[in-house]
Amino acid sequence: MIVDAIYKRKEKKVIGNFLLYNNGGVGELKNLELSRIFEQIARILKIKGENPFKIRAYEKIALVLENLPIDIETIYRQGGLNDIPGVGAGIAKKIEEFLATGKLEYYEKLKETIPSGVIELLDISEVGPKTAKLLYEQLDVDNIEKLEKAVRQHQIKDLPGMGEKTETNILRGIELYKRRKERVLLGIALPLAEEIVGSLNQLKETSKISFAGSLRRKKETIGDIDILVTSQKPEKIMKTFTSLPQVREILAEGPTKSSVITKDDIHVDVRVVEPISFGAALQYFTGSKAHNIKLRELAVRRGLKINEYGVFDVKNNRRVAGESEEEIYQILNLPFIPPELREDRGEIKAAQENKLPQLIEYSQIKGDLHLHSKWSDGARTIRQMAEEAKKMGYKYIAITDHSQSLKFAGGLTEERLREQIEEIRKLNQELDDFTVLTGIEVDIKSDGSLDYPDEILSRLDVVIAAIHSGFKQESKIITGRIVKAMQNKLVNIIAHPTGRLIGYRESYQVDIDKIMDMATKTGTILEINAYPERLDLNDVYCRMAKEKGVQLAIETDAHSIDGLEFMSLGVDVARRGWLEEKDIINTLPLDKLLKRLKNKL
DNA sequence: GCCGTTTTCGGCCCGACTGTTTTCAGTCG
Repeated sequence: MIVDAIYKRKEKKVIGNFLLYNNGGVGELKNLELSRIFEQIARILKIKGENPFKIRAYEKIALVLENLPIDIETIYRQGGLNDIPGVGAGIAKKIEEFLATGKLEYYEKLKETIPSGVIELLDISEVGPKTAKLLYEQLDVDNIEKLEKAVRQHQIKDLPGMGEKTETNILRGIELYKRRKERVLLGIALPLAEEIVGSLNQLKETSKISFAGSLRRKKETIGDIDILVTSQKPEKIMKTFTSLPQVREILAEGPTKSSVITKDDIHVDVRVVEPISFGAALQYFTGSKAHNIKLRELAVRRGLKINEYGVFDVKNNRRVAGESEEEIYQILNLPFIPPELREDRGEIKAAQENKLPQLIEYSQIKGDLHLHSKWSDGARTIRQMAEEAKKMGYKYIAITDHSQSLKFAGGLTEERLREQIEEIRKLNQELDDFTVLTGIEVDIKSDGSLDYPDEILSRLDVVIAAIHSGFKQESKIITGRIVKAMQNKLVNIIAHPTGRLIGYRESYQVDIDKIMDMATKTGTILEINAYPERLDLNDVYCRMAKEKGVQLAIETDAHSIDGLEFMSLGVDVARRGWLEEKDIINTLPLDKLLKRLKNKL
């Protein structure tokens, strides 16, 4: 079991069975909140010039908490804090204090020593902790505005270690900071990267090419696009790259690295590397940083050294691997670790024990169970959606339009729903080797009741329940609404369970731990909504679901033909959540799917 | 701060680039 892979260490005790633990708590997971605090502590300690390894310890635990697929409060109550990697006596005590009091004295005290504006200076590229401290102490710079003023008045160049050039660079850093957009959605960056890679790949001068970075790991948002190429003629590659129609501004153009800003404000880097180092460079630039650090630690213990040029024997500095990524993992006695898993979430240990999951693949998806048609707010007829889905190789779809109270979305009255059921029945008689399932996305109303009586719901193949109102209700209430829906034997799936819209709206105050426990208990399926702004459940929650034995469905929520293509994004999220074919119900053939839907626990 | 098939103390990933320096510190990925 994966929990073991992450937490169990030989000499320490094993955490109890999380599946049996029913969390009565309220509110969102404290994991993220704690993660932020430790991150801030690390930043403050950096400026204070503390022991760098102590700082790393805080950075590490921040990352671990962000990726933890289990509620930290649950772990704490079961006495398992010390089994989390990166948690020792000191941090355990701090977590405990925060969970008990909602505050951390150490952090509160620390915050008083450095103005928060000084910490923000670290967000300016070219300004690190040393510079921030210097600027604060010498020039009383305690926010970004003051920094800009100091630069423009040329107060900085006279400080020790600073110069004219430094001022120019800091100014550019400030410009970039101001212009910097939010991170880009995977659903935006991925097609763009594929376009660029496609264009460069058409050149005969290109031998190998791949994008790397968080994009290759399929993170839900990415900072910039990194592309690696091997070629005998780098100049040709770079020339083509910087003159692509997508490019708005060239930041740098050299033989090994070029950078541009695209018309939609996305930063793209292309690097040309030696063929013999392609695998090493790809591995290095794919990251994550935490994964790479773990890997190098592993290498050191074997007398090897990994860098972006290859794997080397420390004794004689001989190259032992580097042309392909597979080689690099192989030399460390590891199976290939898919990029989506490379987050230091226990994948290296799992690889060592040969317990890596057989990640779900797009080709295993047999249908899409959450689609809208013209009957409510979709753009296409049921037939059009069906024909397109069939072309994509699916065996079935479910039409799940909105229910009656969602008037602004053209929600169906009971009468209209009956008509739709009839239309689908007729359509199915004409379709060959393809089935349209009847369904609904029934609204969970503010009082927790469903938008239709059971009688009509019982006539449908797929009942998806979802929240579309009362987003701001307190945790207990909104969680209660979803729980009540799950307790209805006719509800198969909960759509977009947390309701977040990346970059626009926070998730509802839903107690996700409780939702999952209830899903396990009732056999309700949770959705991975593949819509680019949603990706809900996210990767960490997917993994949590797996831990708890909850099944999921990857669904696009498509309102048009184009929307059907989002399925691959949902698969990406599922892969990041360690999910396998058996965890996803729309990998089932039709007969088994129908059986699963009819037999709720 | 954490951590242990070399260790409960003394380690803790790796390299490039830049600018200000005459040998290196700071920043970044």
